[in-house]
Amino acid sequence: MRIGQLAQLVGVETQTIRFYEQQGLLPPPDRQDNGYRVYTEKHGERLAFIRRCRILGLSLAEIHELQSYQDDPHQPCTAVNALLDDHISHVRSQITALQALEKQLVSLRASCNDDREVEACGVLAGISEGNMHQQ
Amino acid sequence: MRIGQLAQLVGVETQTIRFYEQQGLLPPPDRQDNGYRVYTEKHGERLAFIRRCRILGLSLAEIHELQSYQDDPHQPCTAVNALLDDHISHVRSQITALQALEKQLVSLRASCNDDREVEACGVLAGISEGNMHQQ
DNA sequence: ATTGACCTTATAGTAGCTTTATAGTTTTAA
DNA sequence: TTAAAACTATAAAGCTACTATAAGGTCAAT
Repeated sequence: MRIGQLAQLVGVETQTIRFYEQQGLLPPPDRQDNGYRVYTEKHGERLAFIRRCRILGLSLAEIHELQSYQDDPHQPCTAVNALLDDHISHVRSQITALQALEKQLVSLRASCNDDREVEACGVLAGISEGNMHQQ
Repeated sequence: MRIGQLAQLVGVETQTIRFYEQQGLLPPPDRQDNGYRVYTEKHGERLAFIRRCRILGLSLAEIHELQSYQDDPHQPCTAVNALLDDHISHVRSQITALQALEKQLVSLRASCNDDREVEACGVLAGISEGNMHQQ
């Protein structure tokens, strides 16, 4: 299987595959005589794993960590669960922060309507005056 | 006022101030004979404005846009409000996406406990099997 | 023989800084 | 007075996770 086929199979761009290889997330495949990369099913599975992790919002470093656990399958999976727990609490704090931000933005927006000049704009005044909650 | 004092006043690093200047967000200040930048209160206000916008999650490009409106204060402020509306809906869709992600992560986490080996880890199996909701 | 589709590497661009390197200036303490 | 500490300057690289571009080699079909 060449790089283009693998890319289409998993739904990524060829450059992304080369990038993962360069980052050490995907093992370097064998090469044909002409230098073309040749992939096996194992590569396909590994690439799909990476992509699913990315969809879950894991960083490449975290994926790397997960792979290192997979390479040593007889240790307890405590660290895997801890990694996920950390990620969940990270996502939750992002949500909390964004909700607070939304509230702030909505109240800022409410301080103006469209019938004013920039000079009298409630939104710009609101930002400029700096009566904002910290963080 | 020199760059270090301004930085301390507003709570940013000196490099950030130079960076904003380079990006055209902060007007180039006068220089002393030795080349040191000399800032006025206007610079302080402008920098504080930038920082508040950043806290609100606006991009440097959006801040630039807001500044261009401020520089022409007699047009209607429709565009300012539109920019904020766009930003609010952007934040809202981020929240929605993160909430869906959280749900997915929590259900994945529920498929394992800490008393297994990596080989039998429900979390890793869940990711590998790929029974994930798209997007 | 040449077009088109595929592959290769290397390099730069994205956002918003932060870090590092190297060097000149000013202030302060010995 | 001098030497160290603290400040300033510029330029360039690093961060994340790719994406895009450039310049070129390979292969099948026309």
